[in-house]
Amino acid sequence: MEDVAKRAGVALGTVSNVINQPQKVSRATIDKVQRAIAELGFVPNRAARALAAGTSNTIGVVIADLSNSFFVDMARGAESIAAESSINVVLANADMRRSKQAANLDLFRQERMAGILLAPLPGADGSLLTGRNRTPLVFLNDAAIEGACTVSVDNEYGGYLAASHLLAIGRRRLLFAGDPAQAVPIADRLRGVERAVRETAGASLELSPTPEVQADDGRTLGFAIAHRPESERPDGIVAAADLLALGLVQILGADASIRIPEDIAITGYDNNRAAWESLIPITTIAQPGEQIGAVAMALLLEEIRDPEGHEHTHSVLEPTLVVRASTQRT
Amino acid sequence: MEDVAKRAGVALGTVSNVINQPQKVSRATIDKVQRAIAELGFVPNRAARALAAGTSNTIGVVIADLSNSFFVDMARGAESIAAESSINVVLANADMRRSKQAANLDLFRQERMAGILLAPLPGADGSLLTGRNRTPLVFLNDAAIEGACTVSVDNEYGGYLAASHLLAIGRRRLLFAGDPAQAVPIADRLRGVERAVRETAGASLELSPTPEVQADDGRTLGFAIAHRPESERPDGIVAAADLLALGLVQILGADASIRIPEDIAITGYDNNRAAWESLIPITTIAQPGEQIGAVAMALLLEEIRDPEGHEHTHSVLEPTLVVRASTQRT
DNA sequence: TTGTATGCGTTATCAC
DNA sequence: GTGATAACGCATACAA
Repeated sequence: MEDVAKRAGVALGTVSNVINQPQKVSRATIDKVQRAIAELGFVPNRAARALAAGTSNTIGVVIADLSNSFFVDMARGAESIAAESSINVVLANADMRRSKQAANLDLFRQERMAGILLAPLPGADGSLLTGRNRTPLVFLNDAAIEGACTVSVDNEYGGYLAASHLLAIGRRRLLFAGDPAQAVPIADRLRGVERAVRETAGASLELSPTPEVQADDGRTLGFAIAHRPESERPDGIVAAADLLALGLVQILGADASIRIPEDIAITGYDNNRAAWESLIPITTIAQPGEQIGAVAMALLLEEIRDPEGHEHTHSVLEPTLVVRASTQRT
Repeated sequence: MEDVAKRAGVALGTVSNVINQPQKVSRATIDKVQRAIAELGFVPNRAARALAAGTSNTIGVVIADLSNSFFVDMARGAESIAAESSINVVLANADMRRSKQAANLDLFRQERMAGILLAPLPGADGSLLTGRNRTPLVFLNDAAIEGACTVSVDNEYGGYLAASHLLAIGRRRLLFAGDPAQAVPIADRLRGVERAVRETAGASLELSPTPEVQADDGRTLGFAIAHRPESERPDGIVAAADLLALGLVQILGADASIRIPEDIAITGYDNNRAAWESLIPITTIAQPGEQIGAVAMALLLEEIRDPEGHEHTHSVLEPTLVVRASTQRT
């Protein structure tokens, strides 16, 4: 920067002003300085800036698993809000490993990021808000944390939405596919399903735990259901995840004696690609991934701007129902 | 850090040594200092370190599109190599936008990253190696760049692999699904297919350009093929991408007069989830995503360690064939 | 509006 | 092995 100043024939502080507060500098000087910057191929040093200013203007996002497009959506939503304030966003992938999650948090704190967004691994707690370094931090997709803002989705309501849809199209013998003991969100979804069933006279619910929520588990369950006598089959299935639903649809849809959705209607969860790329597109519950990121970034920016007056908020967003051919003939 | 020094009753420089070169400090002092660090909850300031040392020890990865798991694989491979040298990795998503790609590159250069890995948008050229700031940069998944290391995959060979496999199982009337004019990698794959066909007596090749390479395009083409008289159908199809193959399999597999793979064998490309979650799992060409990232990171580290002696390398990796039910009955 | 001086937290180079 | 001290490149008063 000193070279630029010399080259432009101005003082060092003036160059700094041209970059950060152009309105306080005359047109002519701005031009001179910018020409010098271009000629010298000058690249400002953010490390120095962060040091001098005490804080950087970039925000770090730590993601539990980048292979999961749900998290990528959150990152995108966060970026779009940050961009409005011309704040930069960098990502770090914990890759489902607790140690990497901790390392990435450390890294961002050491870099003196303006703030951190964390989509944590399952089982996160307040201990992640550790140490004397109080970099503002907002949790994504996790509700049970005190001492920080959180943004999450209402899984109970999602389950309720799915079941209500099936009930609304006349289904009464529902089946929930997925193991509530496997993950908290699945248990929440089941609770929502149960609530919807309770509210409807004559409706029943069967629980079919599956080892995982992959397509293979869906296929296995699909075969089991197809082999039942027709009278004992459910007429509506809420799958805890889209892949599970995909497996079910693949098997049940291929069975000559079963029509989807007339005989069995099926809903998934997550609005994965798998849901709409299926031969029979699958009705699903869409999680507002981008919205989570956007809301979280908004909260974070608020906290950054007013660290004292800031009050921690626990924001819970609602998922939405996306109706497709697996429940409704178009 | 000054506080830590005072608290531990040592000089500031000693604290720095404890952190960076423990071997130059006595056991007793190390213990004292580390206790002070813990008690004060001290978090080192990387901005200051980068400023003083002139370079950071983190590497930035700019990714064209994080929604594409291929790129995520590259990032994972890069991280695994970097971790061996305890070098940090942060990501930035260009989200398919040229402006964001440029902004992210700027950001990393301004942060004085030790190096940059770039998985560029289509149409990248040497202009991305701009300016006076020579942060080492390696291109991922792009071969046609001078003045930097590149790591890419041999798409021609991938096409050759796919077609050779079909020819090896006795297919002679091949069809290539995908538009070579849409993207360079697709054109490369087609070239490989053509080469394999040329090498085999009695083999013919038909080209069916599709608007995109999505599942929908595959379904459309699938219907068209199903409607042909049986004698005019291909007996082997090389799809330019897995989703395209998925759509083809969905339609052709559902046609009562067509058996997969007996009548028509189908290969995809990329080894997407879609390929193995299909009802009929799809034979595909797997791109070595993690390997690309790993090789690129290794090249980058080499360039960082010896900027002078470094010679730019253009590394071309080979994809592999993954045989599944869409070409071979198990 | 422009120029000058000080400090940000570390590293690195010296003496001790 | 340890302790002072000068950069590092920039922001930010403050003075001109």
